[in-house]
Amino acid sequence: MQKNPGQCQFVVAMDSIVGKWKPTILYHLLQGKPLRFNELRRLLPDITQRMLTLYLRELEEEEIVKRVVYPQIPPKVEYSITEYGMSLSPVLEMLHRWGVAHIERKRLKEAENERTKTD
Amino acid sequence: MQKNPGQCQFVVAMDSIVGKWKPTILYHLLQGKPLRFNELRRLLPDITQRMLTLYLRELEEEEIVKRVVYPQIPPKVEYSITEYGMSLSPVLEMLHRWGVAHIERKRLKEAENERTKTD
DNA sequence: CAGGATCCACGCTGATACTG
DNA sequence: CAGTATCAGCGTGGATCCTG
Repeated sequence: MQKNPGQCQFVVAMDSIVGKWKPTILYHLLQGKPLRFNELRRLLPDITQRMLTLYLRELEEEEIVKRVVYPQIPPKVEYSITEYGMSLSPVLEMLHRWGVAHIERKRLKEAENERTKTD
Repeated sequence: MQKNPGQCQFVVAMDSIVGKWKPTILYHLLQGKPLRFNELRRLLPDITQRMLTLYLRELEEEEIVKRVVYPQIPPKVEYSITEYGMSLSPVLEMLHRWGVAHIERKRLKEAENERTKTD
């Protein structure tokens, strides 16, 4: 993206995580159980078929997600996290923890503001 | 963003990191030294004044970055990372490390493909 | 020097309809 | 069931000009 001489490569990692629905998709797949296309749709009620497909393809291309097609009628396709994809788990968990702390901090600040305002 | 029952809060953390230039801005500020507006511009040659301002305001609002105005002519404004902002450092570093590994992995894969292709 | 204001382009995402 | 194709909207970021 930018030409930083070898430094800040968070951008690369973030490309694998960022996208309106990517984190949620990864979250569910990281539970370990392979999920069918429509199972994922049910878990992400607001995603469109199109976007789910696009994201899964992206993740598949990066070998973060594995796609297995069962040649049968009706078709069955299962998505699962790859071993390599598992390496994202601690990263996402860290982001998660920071996010939770950040929310809590904001909450405290706002409560504080309420208190001093009524003085 | 999405209504996940208390789980996956990476999204929150990512809002503090994501944005075309945010990682780079944070990277430079995390070096520790306060930087003036135009110093940052020089460090991010391709960013527009507008976007630098917008991102800095966002980061300031989240208390990740501190903005100090020296009332003088010509004006001088210094931006620095807050102590709270420092808590992002390990998170970004982890993303960076994953990114580097991811690039290396891709490189190896491509080299492998070249090799088997010419067989 | 450090911005603010305005206008504009493009890419991501969504909605909808169709298919092997 | 698991997609693909096409069209449309909107938000993020860019370009440019102006100012205390």
